[in-house]
Amino acid sequence: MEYNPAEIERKWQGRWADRQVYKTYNNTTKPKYYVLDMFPYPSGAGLHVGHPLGYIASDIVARFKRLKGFNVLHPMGFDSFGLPAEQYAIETGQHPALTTAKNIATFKRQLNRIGFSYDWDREVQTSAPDYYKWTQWIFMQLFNAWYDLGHSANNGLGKARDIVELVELFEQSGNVNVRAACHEDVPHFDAARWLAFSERTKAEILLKYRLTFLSEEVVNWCPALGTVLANDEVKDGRSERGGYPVERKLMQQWMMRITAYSERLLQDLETVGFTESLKEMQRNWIGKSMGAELDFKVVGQDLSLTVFTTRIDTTFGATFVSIAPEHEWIPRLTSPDQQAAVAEYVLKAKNRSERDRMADVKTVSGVFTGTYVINPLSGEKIQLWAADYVLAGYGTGVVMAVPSSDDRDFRFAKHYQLPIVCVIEGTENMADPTEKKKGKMINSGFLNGLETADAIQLATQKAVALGVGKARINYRMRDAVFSRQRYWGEPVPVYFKEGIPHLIQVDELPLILPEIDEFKPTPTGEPPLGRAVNWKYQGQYEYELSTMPGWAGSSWYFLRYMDARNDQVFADRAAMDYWREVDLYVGGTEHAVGHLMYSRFWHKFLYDKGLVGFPEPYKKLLNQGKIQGRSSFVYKLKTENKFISKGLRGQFGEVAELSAPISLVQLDVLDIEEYKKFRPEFIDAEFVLENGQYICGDGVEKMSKSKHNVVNPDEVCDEYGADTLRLYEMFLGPIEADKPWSTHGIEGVYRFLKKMWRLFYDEKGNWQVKEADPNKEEWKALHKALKKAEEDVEHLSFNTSVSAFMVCVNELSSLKCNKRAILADLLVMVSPYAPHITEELWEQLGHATSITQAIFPQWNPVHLVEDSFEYPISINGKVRTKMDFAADLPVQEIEKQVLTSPAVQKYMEGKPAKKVIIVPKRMVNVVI
RNA sequence: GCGGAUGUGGCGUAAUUGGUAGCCGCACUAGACUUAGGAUCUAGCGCCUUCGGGCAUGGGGGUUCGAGUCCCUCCAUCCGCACCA
Repeated sequence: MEYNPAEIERKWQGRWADRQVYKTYNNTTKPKYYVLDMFPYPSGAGLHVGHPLGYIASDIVARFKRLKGFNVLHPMGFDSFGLPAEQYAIETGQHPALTTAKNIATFKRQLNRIGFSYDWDREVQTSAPDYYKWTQWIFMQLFNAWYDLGHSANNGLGKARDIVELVELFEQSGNVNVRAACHEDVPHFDAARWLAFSERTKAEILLKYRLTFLSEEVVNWCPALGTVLANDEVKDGRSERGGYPVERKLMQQWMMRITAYSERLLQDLETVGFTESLKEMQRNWIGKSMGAELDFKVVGQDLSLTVFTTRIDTTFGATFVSIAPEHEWIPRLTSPDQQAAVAEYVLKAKNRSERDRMADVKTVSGVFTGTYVINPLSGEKIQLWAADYVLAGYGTGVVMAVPSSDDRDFRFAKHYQLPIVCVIEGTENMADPTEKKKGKMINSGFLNGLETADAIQLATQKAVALGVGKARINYRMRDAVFSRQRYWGEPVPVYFKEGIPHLIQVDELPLILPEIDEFKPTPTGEPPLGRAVNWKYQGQYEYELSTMPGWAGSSWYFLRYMDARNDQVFADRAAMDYWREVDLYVGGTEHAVGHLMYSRFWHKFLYDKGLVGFPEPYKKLLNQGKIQGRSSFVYKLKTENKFISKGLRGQFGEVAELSAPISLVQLDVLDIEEYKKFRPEFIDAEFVLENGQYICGDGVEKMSKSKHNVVNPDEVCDEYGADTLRLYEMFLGPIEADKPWSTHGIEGVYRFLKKMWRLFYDEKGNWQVKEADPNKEEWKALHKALKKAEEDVEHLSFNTSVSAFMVCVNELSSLKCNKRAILADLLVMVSPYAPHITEELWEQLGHATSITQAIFPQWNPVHLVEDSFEYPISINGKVRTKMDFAADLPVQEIEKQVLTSPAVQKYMEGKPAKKVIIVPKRMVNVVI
């Protein structure tokens, strides 16, 4: 009987399903372990071999933890709302729900084939009404909340509170004493005025405080997709999906006040197990900078411009002020004679797309407004310029320009010949004074002689004393746009009454996505939901027509798995208190500033509301690397219908590189006949061979259809079986590393499985397991591997644990060991990696019908202790000989034996030993 | 420009975290068993060598009895952010 993966895997996958082996219960006394994969978007292309990399790793951890006696939550689901299904619907008219259902079925079939131990009873789909009901519910909680920045709440970091409490505060004393995260333009009012406001005004004011709010914002508008996008969905001025140009546009949008949580999102990074580089990405995205605000009085007007700076110490070097061209005060700040020039410049800057503006950051442009402002510390009268290097959206949109210590200000001043005053000692004679940014202050009045840090402190104090400034912290992170003018997303549970948004009733959830005839915007430019017939709240009020973005559903799904079928609450509090944080979260870095940021934000909100009992959702994050495609190339002469083998290029003239489907290439050798079938136009082509074969070139590229290099896991399962695929993907290298897919090494792990099989069956297929007691050598081979494999899984070093299995099987093979006691433990050890073959052999061993049910709790092998060690003996750092010592020999005794050994004395040449260094279980070094 | 990481045989990688560098696998070489092998088994496999040994972890320097590992410096590659004041 040969190892036959196809038969074994079919058998066991069937049994696992029938017996519901992987069903997980919330009510056990076992300790819990929650291991989660980032759920996939079910694309039409199905899985390729890159997807399962992380899933295999998490499945190994899940199975391993079950062996160790944990109650393991290891679920899977689908992030099934999103753009591709909708784009496909626009092109083909097919309903996104249908394509999505079809794609999910394909994904599930492929996942099950690999043998993952998911509890499918807990599956979630973000596009299912019984799921998005709760996404809508969380939206409503956000709408009904405001953020109290308070002095004492949550250690001074503030927390979200119910909007009703805000109304109470307003009724008591207006908003003067309320410290809340809100729009800056809320006017002050006292209790009497609040009570006197109309209901409408009250609603408008409250909207400016809510954690999700409607607002006129400059947003990323993508005309090709017909929707707005969040900042993290825009890369280099183009949409991440599809790569279409993105414009800036002022639109009314639903926003999420993630900025209220900036400081907490930043600080709590210290408490989570993310990699340093990923934390750094999030820190950059939050972009905290500590600095100061400073007011520059406008000459001849009763008006001040506030700038934000991190270098208030250099204020004496501020020789002009720059203002963003989009700034709303520009008309007021322009002198009559500069009116025309400024207007022209502002218009030009506006029409320049975001992308153009980024493309030439080196080009300097700006225009003098004709207005002067007063430097508040030096009293100097300086020019005010409009310049597009100043961003309207960051800080105050106004910058004090210090050409002597800021690179951009320096370029600008050079270009327009504006004055430059050096304020740091040693920069006076430098061609580019901005290269030295810190040092003793000069030319700076009361700051002269101070070092940078002290100067910042004193300058800030002085500004406060003069009433012209204050210390200020700025964050780069913006509030997140929450509207998408698309169909295939969660409807926003809001209707409009006289232009004011109102929530629908909780018992009216879910607000079902209505059917529409076409998935395009309406002729009047409204979102697709505008097409829904008779879709009105209580038959008369307009619903919100935009839908939620893709990240809404994925921002809380990890909680739903804990109690996936609950129709009373989003998840039962007791279930969440049992499962708590995700112990291990596995996924790619592409979600570093999107999903991982938004879900932390929502989670913290739920925490503030007392709905969950822990402030961070993920304990440890493992970023698996990407598997790139390995493309194969053939080389065709440009002038002839002739293909040249890789090694012979250059002997025939210029060649063109064509990609060849990797299915037609085995170990770099091209199947010429199949290639001709694939490209019939080359049916008569001549192939110049080397050693009788056509050798292809290769290169590493992203896996994609157009490059003919996609490898489907089904193909690998067909040829080698799921266990080989699982082992091989783990064996490929460290899980975090990016690596090209290559089948070059897959034979190795396949051989390993066959070799393991042969420990149980002889060549003729006879069962050959013996009951005899294993000898010491056999135990040692096994326990070495057990120890290593166990440590490696704990450290998520899967490649080295696979190596340990291979060593073990090699050793047992050469010892001809087929003793039951050894083989049983070997199976247990390998089972998380190759569950099918191990269960099959385990069943044959006759101990149980299922490893998962029978033996987990008692797997706690006692590692065999080494009873003697071989020490290399080095003299002055050079290894000269080796000696054996009993394991429990005291170091003094080792030292004595070493020094009296003839072999050592030979090298010591009669000199006395200065010292003897004994590294236990390692080596002995004698220094003379 | 700023930030993060990485650099070891022909290739993918390993090294008990400062202790004999190269585990495991691929590829390759030789042999065995075979009608056959893209099956299996055995042996070899960093480089040089006068067979004593010598040299090797991107380059150079340092700390140490001892450095792939720690420190300094230069070089190269990958990733992230980028007019953020």
